[in-house]
Amino acid sequence: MSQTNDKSTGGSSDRNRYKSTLNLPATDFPMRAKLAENEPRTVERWESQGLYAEVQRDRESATPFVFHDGPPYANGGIHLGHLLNKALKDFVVRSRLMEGDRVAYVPGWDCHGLPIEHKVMTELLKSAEAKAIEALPEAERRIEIRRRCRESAESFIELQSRQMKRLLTLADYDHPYLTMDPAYEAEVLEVFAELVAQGLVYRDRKPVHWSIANRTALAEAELEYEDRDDPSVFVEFDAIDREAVGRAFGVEPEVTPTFMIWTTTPWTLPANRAIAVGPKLRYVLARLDGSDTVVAESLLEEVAKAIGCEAPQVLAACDGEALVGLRYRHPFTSHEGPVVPAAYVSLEDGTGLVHTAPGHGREDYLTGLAEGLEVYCPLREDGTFDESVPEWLQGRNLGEANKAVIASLEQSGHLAASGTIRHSYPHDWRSKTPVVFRATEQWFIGVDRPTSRDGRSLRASALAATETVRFVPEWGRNRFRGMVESRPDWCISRQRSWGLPIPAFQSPDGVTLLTAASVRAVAEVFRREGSDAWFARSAAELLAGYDPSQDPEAPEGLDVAALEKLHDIFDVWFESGSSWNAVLRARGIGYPAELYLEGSDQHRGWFQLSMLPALGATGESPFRTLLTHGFIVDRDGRKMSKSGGNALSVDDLLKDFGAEVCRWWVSSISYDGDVKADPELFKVAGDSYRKVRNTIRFLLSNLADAEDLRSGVDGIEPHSIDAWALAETAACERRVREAYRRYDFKAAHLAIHALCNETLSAVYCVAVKDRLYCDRPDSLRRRRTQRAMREIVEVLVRLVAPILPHTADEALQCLPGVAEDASAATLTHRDGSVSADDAWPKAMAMRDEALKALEQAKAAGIENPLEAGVVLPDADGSLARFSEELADLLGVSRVRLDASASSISIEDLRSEPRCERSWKRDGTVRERTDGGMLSDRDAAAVGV
RNA sequence: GGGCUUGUAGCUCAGCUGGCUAGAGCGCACCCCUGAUAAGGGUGAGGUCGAAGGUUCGAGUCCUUUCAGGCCCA
Repeated sequence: MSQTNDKSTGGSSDRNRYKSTLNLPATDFPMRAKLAENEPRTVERWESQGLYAEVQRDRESATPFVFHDGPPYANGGIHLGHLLNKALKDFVVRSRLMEGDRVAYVPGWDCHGLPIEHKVMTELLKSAEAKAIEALPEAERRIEIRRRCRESAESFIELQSRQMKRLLTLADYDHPYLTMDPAYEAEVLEVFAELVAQGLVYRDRKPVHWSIANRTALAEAELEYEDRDDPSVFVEFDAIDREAVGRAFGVEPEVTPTFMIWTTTPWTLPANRAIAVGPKLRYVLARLDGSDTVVAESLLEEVAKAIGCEAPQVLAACDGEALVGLRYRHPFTSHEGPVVPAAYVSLEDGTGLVHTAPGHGREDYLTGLAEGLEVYCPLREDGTFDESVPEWLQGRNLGEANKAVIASLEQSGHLAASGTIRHSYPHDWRSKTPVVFRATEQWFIGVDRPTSRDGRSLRASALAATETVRFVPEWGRNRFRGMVESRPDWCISRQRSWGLPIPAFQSPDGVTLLTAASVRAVAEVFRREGSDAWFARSAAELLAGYDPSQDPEAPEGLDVAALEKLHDIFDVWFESGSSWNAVLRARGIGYPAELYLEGSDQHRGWFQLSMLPALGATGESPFRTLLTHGFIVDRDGRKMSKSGGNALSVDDLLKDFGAEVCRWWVSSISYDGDVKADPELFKVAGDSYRKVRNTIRFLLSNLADAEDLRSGVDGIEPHSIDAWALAETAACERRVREAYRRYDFKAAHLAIHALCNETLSAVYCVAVKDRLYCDRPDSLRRRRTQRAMREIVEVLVRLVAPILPHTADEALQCLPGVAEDASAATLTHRDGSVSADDAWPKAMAMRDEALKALEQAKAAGIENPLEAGVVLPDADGSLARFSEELADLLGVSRVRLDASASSISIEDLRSEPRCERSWKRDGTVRERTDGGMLSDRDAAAVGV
């Protein structure tokens, strides 16, 4: 660097002699966003302005767009998945608001359930109060536990609420819906009452997923699959009738044959009630290791290998059908069971004969139902065996039972082989302990029972609805359908404290009271007092509003005074699955919702479990569109988890990048599949955000002296570069609005970025710099550009606002004539357009060519485009109309059109004088009265 | 193990019903500007379209298999 560049004798000060006469950019919109620092102030401003309420008031009479927010669980802080989900929701809400719709965004939380209760109990057990609480009477103890659970939920709701606001989401945080609120609980019971009225609710003894650690039934959604080692045993069951087996195979056995089964849960053998075979499968009677045994033909080799028999000898074969009805003797109980047919028996593994315990498996249960087998479950809720099993098993837990059973089988000679197998097995998501199937008395919603409304089952209605609902992405339809087709009846009861009680009563003689009217009576009590009333009040008090004589469904001779309360609570999914009623209908927002938007795990979760109650209670799907997004994975595509050590913290991201960059990132990704997240990717989003920001800044900075620009864009000539930029902006606007409408935020993001980066920053802004800086401030040409820029920034602010609401507000507030506390959320799109000349694409193509030619001219020493002139071929004369704009468009000193030229040529202007003010060599530069070398335009601008 | 799903330049993505030497932006390299300056502009180099078979005159685009992921389930 020269030491003398600031001396008045040096060339560089002459260079700046006219700088003070230029109209240089000026704006309060800073280049550096300082998002992490400034966003919280925006959040506070929105809050103190009551922005959400204001917008709602504004749109009171507008077309409603019914959006419904699914409730996250009130446990822990938010993670990247929440950020993704909430940002997408906010894009929807804000882009619909920009279209002029009325859009409510009522955030909600799922408050009840095992995870909270589990955590509260764990903490309690560590504290000194545990004993005191344990000593309380049952009802009081439950109320105390529930009080603590409520406090825990409240604290997390507060935390998450604060975090979600920090993401710049515009929602009704002053009036969220909480599944533990009395009014919400009452509305859940209203839904339940309607399902009862439709005849869909029943109580039955059925095997359900059972958590021994937490002593409760679990929903599918409360399971996690983990690898686990289990025993793998081959067991022989002795046939009772040697000859009957012989007849089935058409031979005369020398010894009594056995049936070979395989299981990984030896502890379920005491509950064995049958052996299932595939009626269409082929079975053989084979000599294996000294005994004659029945196994599936195609599995013989494998079984022989497993039990260490080198040369199995096939004696005869038959179809499974022929085996049905044969009987066997249980190896260590007095039970004798039948061979039964079952369609699900496969030849994938095992022996082709399936040990069937209706009390311990869903398929076993169904087989039992078809074959009239006993639903026998000797396992108590604590995971130990009851008195009905052989003495050596009584009181044992599962691990002990496995060992004891294997030892017993070995001793009695029924164990053909035993080993260990590693397989994936369901675990309780809270305690991380393996779950078992255990038959218990539970409440169910039957998916195949006919409704009293129209005789259709929930499954049939749901499948029909699946065809009419819109799925984004479309493949969600298949996935959803498959899940509806295969789902079992919904077990809605849980045996815990922290939840909404199922309002069922029982008389001393075992008759159950649960009718639509009785449920509604309790609902009114809950509405007034909350569901603690279930524990605080007597059955008679809870049913004070219930008159059995007015209830045709009431059991005969019911004595309300003698009733006792039952103690099950609802599956939390039933509560969140009733939100369409408790929120959308109860608050008058509208029903059904236009859109539900959650992670794709909710196809089986909230989506399905909202649809089923809604179809049961109203006959209508609660949503018209289902949008799902994928899950966050790390840079290598691996699942992101705290335990995996690859999780990114939302707080860190907000601190390092700000919410807007995070939102800009969300808008850039393909949300339908896995979403890769990595600090590097947020950096990329940050760069791209800065490009948009600086483009907006440049536009704003040239409007400083244009406060009274009110003429809009009327009359802007089609051949002006301004018309071109306006038309490009309008085209972008159409694309972006259309993309928002399709929830294709990525397309919106790309189009916005392309407009800022390519159309504006690289072409338009560069081209108009000269006139903005050097023209007389009030020249028509300069004012025209300012009018265009004002319009463009107005459009741009509206386009980015759904994704970048903070930046949009900042920009808006820096526009001349706009209030300091304005919010883009109150704006709507404007209509209007400017038409540009049809030949613009040709001019732009010519520009690309000219830039390449200029690059090549560097070899001849022309390094700065202002040292060059360009001759453009223009055979058809179509470029002539742009002659005023071409030099600025190419960034050169001047352009000449030549009808006879066939290619672009570059003129070296270095020997010509250069205007000291604009640095152009436009051919009019000469010495002026002030002694400066100026072009005509610049001389006029400075008045010499 | 089953259902659904993803895999195109270093990164994020376009590539409709199969048809010119596979496109864009970012990043990168080189250059310009220093009057958008912790900014701005230009040019350019990058790809066996996860892999292997197959159908076809022709496949990133259709079929089969396979590898590596993701969600849900057994």
